[in-house]
Amino acid sequence: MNLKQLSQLLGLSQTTVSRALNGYPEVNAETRQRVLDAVRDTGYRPNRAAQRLATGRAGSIGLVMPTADGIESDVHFGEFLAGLGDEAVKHDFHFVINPSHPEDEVATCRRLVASGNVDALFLAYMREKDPRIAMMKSLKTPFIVHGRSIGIPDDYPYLDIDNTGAFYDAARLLTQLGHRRFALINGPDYLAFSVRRRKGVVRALAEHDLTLRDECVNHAQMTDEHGFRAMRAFLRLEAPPTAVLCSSTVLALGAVRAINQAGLKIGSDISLIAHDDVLPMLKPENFMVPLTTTRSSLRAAGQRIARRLIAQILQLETLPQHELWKTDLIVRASTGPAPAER
Amino acid sequence: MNLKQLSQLLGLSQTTVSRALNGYPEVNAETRQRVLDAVRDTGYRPNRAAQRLATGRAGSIGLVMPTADGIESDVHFGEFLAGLGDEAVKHDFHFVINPSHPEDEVATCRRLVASGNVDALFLAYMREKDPRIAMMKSLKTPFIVHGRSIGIPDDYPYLDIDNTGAFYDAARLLTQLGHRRFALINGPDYLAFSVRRRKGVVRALAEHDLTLRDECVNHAQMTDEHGFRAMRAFLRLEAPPTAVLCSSTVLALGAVRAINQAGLKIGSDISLIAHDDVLPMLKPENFMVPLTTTRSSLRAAGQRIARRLIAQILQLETLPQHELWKTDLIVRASTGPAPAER
DNA sequence: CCCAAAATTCAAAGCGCTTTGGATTTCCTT
DNA sequence: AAGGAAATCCAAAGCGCTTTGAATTTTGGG
Repeated sequence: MNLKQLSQLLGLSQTTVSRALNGYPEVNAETRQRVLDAVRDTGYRPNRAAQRLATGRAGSIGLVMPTADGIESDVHFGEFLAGLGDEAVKHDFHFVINPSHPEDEVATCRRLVASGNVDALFLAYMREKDPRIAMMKSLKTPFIVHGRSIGIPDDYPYLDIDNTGAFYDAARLLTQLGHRRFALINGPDYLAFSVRRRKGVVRALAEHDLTLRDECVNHAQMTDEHGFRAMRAFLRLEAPPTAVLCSSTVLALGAVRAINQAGLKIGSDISLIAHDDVLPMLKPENFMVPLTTTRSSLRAAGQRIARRLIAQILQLETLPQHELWKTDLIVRASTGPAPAER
Repeated sequence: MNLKQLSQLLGLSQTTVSRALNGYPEVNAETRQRVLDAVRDTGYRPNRAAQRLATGRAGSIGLVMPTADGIESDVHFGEFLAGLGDEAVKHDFHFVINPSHPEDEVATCRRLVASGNVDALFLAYMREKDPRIAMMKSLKTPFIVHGRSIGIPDDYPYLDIDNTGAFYDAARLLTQLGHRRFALINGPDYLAFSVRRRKGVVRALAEHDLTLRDECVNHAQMTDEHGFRAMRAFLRLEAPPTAVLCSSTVLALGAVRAINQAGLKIGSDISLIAHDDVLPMLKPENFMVPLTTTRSSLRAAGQRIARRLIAQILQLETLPQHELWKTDLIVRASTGPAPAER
């Protein structure tokens, strides 16, 4: 069943039927109802390829998945994608997922856009002075950045969480609890969010004339293993930290293991705050000692970004260009007063 | 730059250029080279929407993501998707990702196929007597199942791992090591792979006249938390198991925590074998006590399935309809002889 | 050197939808 | 009841590609 058949069935022209379906005003209410009824009865579905060809819109949003053969995939990506999907499906949008080596990002993005098979691009894993932004601005294809770059003007559409603020708040709480020796288990150092989180911690410490020692900062992929190793290294220091911040609950997982192994008690010997992306796989409240966290749902961010991207493509509504989400600081049992100095 | 312009530039007809590009035999080698050169120079890219319309192929494979709003997403899904993506991108295939409540699966699949926007469907999270299979067989759209159902003839295309065999092998090793009391921390009981894994264990035990007690089997979503709870419950039993099998390294994570908390030593007090989907986030060799595993790469399965699906759509090559992958049993430190009875 | 067969190339007809530019009706106002 | 605006509806022209059916050029054997 196609448009032609449907219109013949109704004794109308394709034009009218098409307009009735797409909500154009110049069609009689009664006629429209007739068309809608026929659609329901026949189960007619417009052919997307034809629609795309006719409108010039691809009906899909492109994303570069930094996970080419041999490169580890990231749990956080899957969760974010679920959010994108929740929203995209409502508008019958596809994804064109393009795996790429992190180093080919710029070229991959350009190719994806040039292919004409995407209406918009989604950018993530922002770095300092990320070259993709200038590149995308030079093209006319809409895009949104998840996160923000650093060191270049922020006159591009983005959605980010207040990383600096989150880690400032977390560190501040710990200073108020009397902690003096801090450590940070962070994401990769080339990613902008890592830089901001570190800055947040440094700022909070500075207010108490404290500093974050270099040997108390670890940058790595956010996996269980790296969390464990980093924490173990910290605990072997001359003066080990009593307050530790983690950029992910996945990292915290490893960190907790190292702490337990060292025979220390979380919440008394050592306090821990992690950033929680609300991964269903790993809930901070279910840790042996429930984790104090800075929380912001990655999935919600995905939904919102898809919403904005699609709105821009279809020019439905005008949504804000810049969004900076505050995180919630949720106190659980993993934070407590600093242990007495010995 | 479109086909028309390109062909004018070359002084050829659209027909010839199109054929040259699509590898048809009836075109002069020299002419073809000229076309290819021109493509390189001009950066011409065929419009996918037009191709799709003309060929009637959608250029995309559909998948239902069992993760509608409010339902937890599954880590394993992301890893599998990465595999699909690795392969799909080579042929410029999209995904149409359709979130759905697990209960709507059948309807969602049907709708996805009826929309005509996918050339093939991918089915996963198989259940016993899964109704989706009969439904898909009644349609003409190609599909592949990841996993296998139970209780219905297996005359449909699938790729599965030998779950029964994997858990049989694992349990057998443990019996050989002298273990007598077993436990199984499994996936959801309505999923076919869980049923098979359990069967594998039961079979191995039967050979030594051992049984798997009901209170020593746990079925749940494969998250850290459930692993922890299940293990904790087992350890509180009158006669706790000395050999435990886990359906995922994610579950093992929680299980290990419970064991540590109970003050027991892995590999001596209690032996543990987990199934390893090769999630980059969580490597069994990096556990505090490296984990003995049954291994099969989920990502590789994704790649293979995409390959088969695409081959079938394009009718490139004939790949086997049924594949049953053996798993590797990799022995590490988490398994050891059964402790002496006290 | 001629002619049929093989090798190349081409013109044109769709694929199913949107949209432009008009045509036709209907509705008001005077 | 006439005239013009508003409301509806329609025919036809694409969108850019593939493919059918036929035309044209080459090639090879007699």
